[in-house]
Amino acid sequence: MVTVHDVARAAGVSISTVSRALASPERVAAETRDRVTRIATELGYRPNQAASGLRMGRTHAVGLLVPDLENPYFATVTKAVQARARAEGYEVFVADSDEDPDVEAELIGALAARTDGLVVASPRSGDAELSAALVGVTAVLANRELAGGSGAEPLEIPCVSVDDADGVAQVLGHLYALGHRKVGVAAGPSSSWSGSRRVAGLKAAAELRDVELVELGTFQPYFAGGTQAADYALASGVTAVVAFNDLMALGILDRLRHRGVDVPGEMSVVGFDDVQLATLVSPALTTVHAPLARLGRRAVDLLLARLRGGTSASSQLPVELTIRGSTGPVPAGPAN
Amino acid sequence: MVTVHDVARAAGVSISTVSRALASPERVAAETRDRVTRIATELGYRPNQAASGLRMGRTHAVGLLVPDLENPYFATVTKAVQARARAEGYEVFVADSDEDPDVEAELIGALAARTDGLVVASPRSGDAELSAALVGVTAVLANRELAGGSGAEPLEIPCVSVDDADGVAQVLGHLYALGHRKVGVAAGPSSSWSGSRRVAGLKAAAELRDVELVELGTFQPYFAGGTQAADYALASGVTAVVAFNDLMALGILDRLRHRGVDVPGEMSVVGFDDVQLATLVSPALTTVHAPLARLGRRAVDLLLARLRGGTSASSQLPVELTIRGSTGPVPAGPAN
DNA sequence: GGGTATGGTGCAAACGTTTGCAGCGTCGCA
DNA sequence: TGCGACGCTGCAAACGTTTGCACCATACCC
Repeated sequence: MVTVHDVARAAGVSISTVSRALASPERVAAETRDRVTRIATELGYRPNQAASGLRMGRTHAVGLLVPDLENPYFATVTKAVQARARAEGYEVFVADSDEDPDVEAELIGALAARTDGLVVASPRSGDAELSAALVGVTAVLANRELAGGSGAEPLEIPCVSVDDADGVAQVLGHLYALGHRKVGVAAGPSSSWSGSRRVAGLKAAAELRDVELVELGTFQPYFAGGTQAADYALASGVTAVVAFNDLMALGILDRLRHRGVDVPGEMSVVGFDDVQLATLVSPALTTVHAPLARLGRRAVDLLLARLRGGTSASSQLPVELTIRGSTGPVPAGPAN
Repeated sequence: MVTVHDVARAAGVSISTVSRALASPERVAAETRDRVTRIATELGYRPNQAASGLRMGRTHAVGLLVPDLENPYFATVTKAVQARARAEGYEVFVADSDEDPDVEAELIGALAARTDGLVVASPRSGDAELSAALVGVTAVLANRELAGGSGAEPLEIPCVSVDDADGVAQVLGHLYALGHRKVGVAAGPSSSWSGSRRVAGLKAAAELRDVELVELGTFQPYFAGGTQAADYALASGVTAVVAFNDLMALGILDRLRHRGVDVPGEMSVVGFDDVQLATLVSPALTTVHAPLARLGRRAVDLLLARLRGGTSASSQLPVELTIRGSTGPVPAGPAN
């Protein structure tokens, strides 16, 4: 490994000069600077990040914790976080908790020890555990609000999320306009903060419109959860079903097709998030478009603002209902 | 930030003892050890990884470079790499080159400076650039072979890949058995090493079987590339088309449906990789199952073996043709 | 020409950890 | 009782970098 000492010796200067020539070029004579930089590249000098991090107290690395990298939702968020962080001169540690709350706390600790700050996306832990794990780490949450800490420290953690309430309100309005008066909701796991918000929003919107909302149950937020939910929907006599997210909605579509139910002729299906996949199936999925890349970028921006000493407030991103082929007018006869 | 000094003071011992109590418990008296560990957790002590990394010369972090995190192929690989590395006590820096060879080289440098080693998945750079970027870094390649370095150093870089030749041979055998004698191939970008291997393998297999192979062209390895390729396929009079990967195959399926072509009635379509998505479309995609999670784990194993001073050889993982609904017997009449 | 800015460079300390070496006390054995 | 051994602990150096401070030379002003 080639260090500043090697470069300094080769260039006939002190290590201070080498360091300055590379870090703050205006502070060293042009001739010296050129010689040093030339020799540095010749020797293939790469500053030791550990040493730099130790001295400066900052690693220029951030951590990202997601529940599941294979979920296209988080894949998009991860990609955006990585890109933005990199543009700002930060590298990104990525960790996947596999949806396990215990692993989550452990990973937060591990990441916090080697980074300047964390983006924690859609944590599955309870409030207490999450607060405990986040003590002393600068973090930004995605899709999760966390009130002030329980102990002495205030624990002010900004949160970036999408406007779930508005999204589901748009969904219900759309279905209402199509004539649907009995709508099923396939909720995500109860541990999901967004999930609770969406269900609550749906209830409020349904009450406003005088639509009967049938809670089909809570299901895994994956394709498999959707296949399960579809049968509940058929049994309940609803004419439309709103899924917690797109993956579930796709599972519902698949199961309905297998059971010979026409979408949207006999049943309308709506998702949430608008992952790329939603456009690739047929019929294409009507869903709420959530700006996931923006979500990731915003999270990084908030985090870096904090790291740079600034303060940063939570923010909520607007959503937009995207109508595709999976929703249509309520069937003429009774649904079942 | 709480350091060993704080713990030492609180426990009434020296920092050496604190360090030893936590790192090598058998070297310190039981009573002292318990007191130290208790106080350490009480104070919320977290060893500074930068300092440790500096002293030990090891960061216990590895880097993973992929062309596109949103590609489900790499999402699966990333998840597996992350899980395996974590199980072995390593954290993972993830970087996304966005398919850009120049960015790739830059990212390799950035990651190498802060990690013990790299997994570089499906690099898009040319051999020369890649070799240059990898000088002095311990790395493992996925889906890419790289011969000995050009300069003085041998640059022995192990590679883990799937058995592309066997995969496409199985595909061609399958199509042959179904009666197909004129098969189109929608190749990936020419910069793709796997892509070249697959095309070469197809050619060899086609020659063996006396099947006419029509090269439809090279396309982007995404859904959009597939929609483009589908029209070429229809124009060429083939009865089956083999895509570079599943994403392209899905694009082909979609385009064929829009053009009213029945699959597999009028055209058979085969993919490669077997991403989860391949089972979610209808008809489900016949494809070559590549053990992506194993690929990721294997890559980490090879890398860690090197880091631990051992040596590690390239390895090739077996594949298996998975027949689903998108392939069928050749149509009775002429294809066009 | 003497004094003072000023730009360029070097010295040395510090970041927090690990670890070789040495010291100290205790115990066992003769 | 004396001596060696051993278990436990502390001291201090080292990892590679950054940076405040000091130093030197040159240039400039009066």
